[in-house]
Amino acid sequence: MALEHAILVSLAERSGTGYELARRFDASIGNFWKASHQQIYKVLGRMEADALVTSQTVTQDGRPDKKVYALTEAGRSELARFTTEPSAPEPLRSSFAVKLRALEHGDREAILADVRRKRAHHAERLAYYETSAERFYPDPDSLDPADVGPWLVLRGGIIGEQTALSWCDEILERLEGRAPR
Amino acid sequence: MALEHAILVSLAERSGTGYELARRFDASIGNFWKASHQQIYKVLGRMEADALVTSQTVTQDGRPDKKVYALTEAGRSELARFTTEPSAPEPLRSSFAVKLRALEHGDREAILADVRRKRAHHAERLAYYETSAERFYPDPDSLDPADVGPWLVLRGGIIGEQTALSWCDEILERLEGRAPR
DNA sequence: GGTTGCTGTGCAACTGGTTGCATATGTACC
DNA sequence: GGTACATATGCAACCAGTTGCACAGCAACC
Repeated sequence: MALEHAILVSLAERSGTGYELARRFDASIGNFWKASHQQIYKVLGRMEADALVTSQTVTQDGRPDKKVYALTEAGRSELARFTTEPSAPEPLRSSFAVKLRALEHGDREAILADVRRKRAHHAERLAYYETSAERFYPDPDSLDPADVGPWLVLRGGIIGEQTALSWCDEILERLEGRAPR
Repeated sequence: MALEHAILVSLAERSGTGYELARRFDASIGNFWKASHQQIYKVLGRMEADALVTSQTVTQDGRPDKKVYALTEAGRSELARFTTEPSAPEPLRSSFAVKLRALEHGDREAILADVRRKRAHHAERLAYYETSAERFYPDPDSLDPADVGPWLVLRGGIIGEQTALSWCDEILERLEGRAPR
């Protein structure tokens, strides 16, 4: 039932089709909640049956028809209700940490390569987040109230990626016996 | 198939029963991989069928019989093989971030309460990790080689919790318009 | 005498999410 | 002419993990 809430938030910000939602889940929303298009269509179907959203079919020429989804009143109040419930502590699952812990039982070089790969990945994410921050929120001290939530989430992404990067550096320093970069 | 590898790591460090594994997953291993005892028993059964582990039944008096699991050679080499495969980027899922993003569509006070709850949670985890670090690895500059992996994982936990804490503080500062604490 | 909690193993039903496949049309590139 | 990619929606089979329940004995506390 968790993707449901992510979709509610996304549709509260702007109505859209399943396809558009899938793209948002590859970008902004996807920074903290991943979902495949199959899963999105499935959940949208259920949400429509539950009257949380309504759809309107739009015929297009040159392109397939599309169904634009929008929140209903019930959807809006479900979203509001969701914000009042205490969030369960996220069960963290890191197969990278499992692998790192297995350092003495596995292939040290392969693990090091994985750390470097992970480092590059986080550096890329960080750059992406920082670019987004500059582009969409150039002046964080005077944000539009509607942007405060999204901005704080982006901030979380930025400091999270910085930390992941530092962790990788710490690991490399320890295992390669030198300061990285 | 992911819990499987976490169990392999845990059994590589020390043989044990399903019950013991469940407790380890509440503590050390559980810092980065959560699992219920039901799930552990289920996977252990499959792993035994796949010959990755063997079990030996030990009768006890005053207590129920137990089955002590140990890695087989196949289990050891599967663990080694696992370390050579590149880890998939962890699909991050944060319902807290979803909620925060919904700030303008939900109950601001309830969300703030949630941030404070989350802050307290991370403060507790951080204290726990720091205590563990001091107790088990008082001298990180001269670690037993077998401890390097676990220590680096613990370091990741520590800086991750510090970051989560800072994020909560940043949110509170922004939303309450004052310095937290 | 009754409740709670620890040790210990496990099944059954369910849910959320993944993987693979299917279909249809237009545009851009080689 | 063929390949690849974007738009657009969806089904079916599968898998991992959750929730709820069951059984069984001992120890500690009130």
